[in-house]
Amino acid sequence: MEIKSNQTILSQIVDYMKKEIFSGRFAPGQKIPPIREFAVFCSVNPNTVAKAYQALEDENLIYTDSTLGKFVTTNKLFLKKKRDEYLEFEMAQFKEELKKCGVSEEEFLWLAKKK
Amino acid sequence: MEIKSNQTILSQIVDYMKKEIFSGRFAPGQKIPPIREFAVFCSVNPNTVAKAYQALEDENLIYTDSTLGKFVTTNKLFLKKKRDEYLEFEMAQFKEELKKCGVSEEEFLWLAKKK
DNA sequence: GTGCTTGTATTACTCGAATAGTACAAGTAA
DNA sequence: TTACTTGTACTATTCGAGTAATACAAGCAC
Repeated sequence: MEIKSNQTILSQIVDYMKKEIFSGRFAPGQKIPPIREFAVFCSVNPNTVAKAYQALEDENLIYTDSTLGKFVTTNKLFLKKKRDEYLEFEMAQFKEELKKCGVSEEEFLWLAKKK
Repeated sequence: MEIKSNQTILSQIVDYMKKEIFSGRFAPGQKIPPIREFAVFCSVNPNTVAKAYQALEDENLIYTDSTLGKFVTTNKLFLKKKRDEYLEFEMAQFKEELKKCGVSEEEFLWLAKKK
């Protein structure tokens, strides 16, 4: 997990975790790494990880089973909905950004297909 | 121009200017806003704008004609090349990010087409 | 029970991005 | 010449993200 300096560490961790969850690498019901452990993993302060986990919990992507730890929500339908929303939002936003470069719908699709 | 809090102001200004240039809203040879003026426009410190302009100059996207100000490079071919590189890089990076969500090439294209 | 793991909370501190303020150099334009 | 606009440079300061360190509560496992 690489940390970029032009984005806050917090937002990068949140984003990383979402990808882990949406991809299924962290499956529904699965325990996610304890705060302290994950902090070591990405060489970051536990407080920052705690904040990121809190943000994920606020979105109901994870829940706390104290004192066992934190787990990915078991509601697969909900997860699928969240994933769809996330992907749609990211795509719309990205498309919007490229359009600011003068990219048309056609050029966008051409770029998307290009290997 | 909206400033987001999860990215540095500097990187956002650089990105904004690139889009203005690549889209042609700031045409080749055209004078770009003076540092102080642009700082007011986006409610930011002149020093930050100066750094952003410097970054753009380091990439040869703009040049300084002291003491008239700063101008978009007149080399249209170079600009086109830079634009292509930028778009290709952004697209590749974005695709890579979505793949981390478990998005396949097919799903990616489906999302890209979706209105 | 005892010890360990977990989350949660709090305080103080660091560090770097961003700001504030100012000054200077150089060329334009009147 | 004179006033103005531009970029450039520098120092000091603020502000907030991130860190460091520690403590506590609660439940699990032995």
